[in-house]
Amino acid sequence: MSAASPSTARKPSARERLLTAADELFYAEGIHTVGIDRIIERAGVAKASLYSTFGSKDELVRAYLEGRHGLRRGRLLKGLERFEDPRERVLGVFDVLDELAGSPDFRGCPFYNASAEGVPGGPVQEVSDSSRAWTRGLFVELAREAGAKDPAAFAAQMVVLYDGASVGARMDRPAMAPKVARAMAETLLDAALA
Amino acid sequence: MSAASPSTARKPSARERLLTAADELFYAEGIHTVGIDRIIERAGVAKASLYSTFGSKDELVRAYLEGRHGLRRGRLLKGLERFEDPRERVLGVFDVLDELAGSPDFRGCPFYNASAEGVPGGPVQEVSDSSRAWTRGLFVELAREAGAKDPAAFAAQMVVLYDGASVGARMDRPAMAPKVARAMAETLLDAALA
DNA sequence: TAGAGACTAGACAGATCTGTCTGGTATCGT
DNA sequence: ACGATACCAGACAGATCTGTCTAGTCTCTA
Repeated sequence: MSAASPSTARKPSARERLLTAADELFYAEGIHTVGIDRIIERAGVAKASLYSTFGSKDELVRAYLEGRHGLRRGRLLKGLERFEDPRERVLGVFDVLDELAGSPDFRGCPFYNASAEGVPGGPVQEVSDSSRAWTRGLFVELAREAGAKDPAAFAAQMVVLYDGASVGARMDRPAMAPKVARAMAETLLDAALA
Repeated sequence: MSAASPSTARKPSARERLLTAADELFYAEGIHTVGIDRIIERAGVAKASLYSTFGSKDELVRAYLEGRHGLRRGRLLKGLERFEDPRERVLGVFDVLDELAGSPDFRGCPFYNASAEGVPGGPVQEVSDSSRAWTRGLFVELAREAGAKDPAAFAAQMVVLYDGASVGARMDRPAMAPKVARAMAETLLDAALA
């Protein structure tokens, strides 16, 4: 609440600039292919600042993924606000994904992508697991509100659809998969209420 | 099993040994993380042989992916032979995936994994695209035989399920996603016939 | 038996990557 | 004014990676 620097545009901190640069490059090109030097160059930050802030590339990767998790959570919750009807809120998840996948920068799920690059274990799997658990939990809640007979089972179905739509949107352009998934979700929701 | 067949006990060629070593290592750990030296060591092959046979790591990667494509095609066609009923043959795709995903070595779709590691374009995308096209075509054919009203549309749904099941099986162990996908396919198949 | 082709072992070059370290500059609270 | 903090610029070390090259071994065949 304090501060309120209206006219003077504060320059983002080195940490913030590093995170946005890492986010753009890691997501667009992958983690292994993007070196530290590319990141600090884009961020306009000294290498020493990166290492005094994050300690290692691995920790920068963790921060990148945690940022992506927060982004996704925020985008979904905000995107679902516009829907009132519980049924529409379930399907709305695929609407949000569809909007996102329409962007030419869309490259699929950052957690799966990161996971595909390395051996299991480590920070990547931690953040990835927690992000998946959150998504599943969201679907369970939406399923309950929509009156599904077995919310957990229905949520498991929606997770499969969500993953499949995300993969399809990355691999086949233009991305039709999210719309297909939405239609499937509609059919399955009918079946889950009966 | 006796030593009585020396003529058939031929040692695999350098190319074959390289391909099996590359297949195991690339699939298990990813392409960037596995260096040439690891591959030639496991294959028991000289580095010069690798480069005289394949020319570059990129071409070895292409050969690895083409091998995976052939493997998958063969596994699916063979796995579907046991089913007679057209409906069972559609669902059988998910049975085959379920069996595969039960193995502890399962690490998801090799094409998506490879694609997640690099920038678009290049051999990876080529093989990946053709493999996805083949899968889609298989589903179209199965859908037609099963009597779907719109085989292409139904196949698009099945591809979403297949991708989603594959991702889920890689990210959440033990892998429940293929069974979930099979159940969803059953419901959707009913809807696609009506 | 001689030679061609397939293969092995490993040194080497050149690039690139992560991470460290030195040293200098700007800003801010007190 | 002054010290603390945050930051910048870039050299450097050490590891690792792809790809090349030399030189020698084995096997089959004409």
